[in-house]
Amino acid sequence: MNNITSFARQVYAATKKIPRGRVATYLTIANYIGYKGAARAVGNALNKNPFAPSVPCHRVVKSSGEIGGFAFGLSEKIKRLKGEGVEVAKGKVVDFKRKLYLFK
DNA sequence: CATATGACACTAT
DNA sequence: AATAGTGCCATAT
Repeated sequence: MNNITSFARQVYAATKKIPRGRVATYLTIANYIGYKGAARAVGNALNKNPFAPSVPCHRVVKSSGEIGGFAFGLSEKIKRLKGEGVEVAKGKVVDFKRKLYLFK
């Protein structure tokens, strides 16, 4: 029902901070919110994503630059990214390191 | 409390 | 570069 863990709440908060046209990784988000190394757990939280439209979860990718996953289908995620100016080729973000957004 | 799960990451091969 | 194995972490049951 309506139980959102503190962890998940922080994940959504951090995800909302990702600027349009930029991306962040599961690991950097985990580190930023204080759960160092919890990349996998971040993915799980986003998968549940109770705030689907309000949280730009499509801007979260793998540390390697690969797209990762998406609850509504990978093609949809890529479509959204491209729509923001983030090019994707062969399942990876183009100029990944340059598009990567580091939290401050 | 123990086991299983997954939108991950890293190292070795 | 591509694959496989191992480690990690918060949840769900």
